[in-house]
Amino acid sequence: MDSDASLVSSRPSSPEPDDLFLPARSKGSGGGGFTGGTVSSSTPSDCPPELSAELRGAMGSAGAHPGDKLGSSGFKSSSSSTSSSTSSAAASSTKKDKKQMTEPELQQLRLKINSRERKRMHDLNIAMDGLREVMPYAHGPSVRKLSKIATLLLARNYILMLTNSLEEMKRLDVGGNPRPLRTVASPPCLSC
DNA sequence: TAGGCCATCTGGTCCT
DNA sequence: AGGACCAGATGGCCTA
Repeated sequence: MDSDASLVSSRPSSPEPDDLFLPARSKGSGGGGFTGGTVSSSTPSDCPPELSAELRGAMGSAGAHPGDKLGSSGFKSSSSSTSSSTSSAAASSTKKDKKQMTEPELQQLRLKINSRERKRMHDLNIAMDGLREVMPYAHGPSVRKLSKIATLLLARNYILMLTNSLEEMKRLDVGGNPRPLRTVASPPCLSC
């Protein structure tokens, strides 16, 4: 899959983060501009804040998923009926064998699992945002945020660069006479 | 319109 | 047994 390089600066953003991670392989990157498109992690369904709430809601009314746009496609719809009493039943049903579970019970279980997975992915996105924050590239409202793959690649190259710098400093320091750090500034060879 | 990126769903597998 | 992790599939949004 193309990914790999294209990936890289999917369109970093403004300045030239490109240089930062255009390292070795980087073919040419897309370059480009973007607009506010933003890929905000929070999507429609957004149950992020309180998944529990969503979960509860889901549990409460099996089927009806407020924000689950995909819900419709994901689940064979069905839902429809599912009385409220299913909640408690579903709770305990999770311990049953799936084969023995009733339709609504299975639905409840599915909702629960989906919710967990969603939360997991949201947490992952939060971590990704945290990584973006410390990455050396222009952040800003008018700047499109780095894609996930670009963030990871940039992070990798950044770490490599810092590592090289550190080694360089150590090397120069070994001689005994400490030198001003500025002399160490090695060209960011993120490609290596 | 095609391609890229993303969120979500889902089933399987591994771990506690 | 239940939860975490993973990868494939699907569909939406956005940009060139």
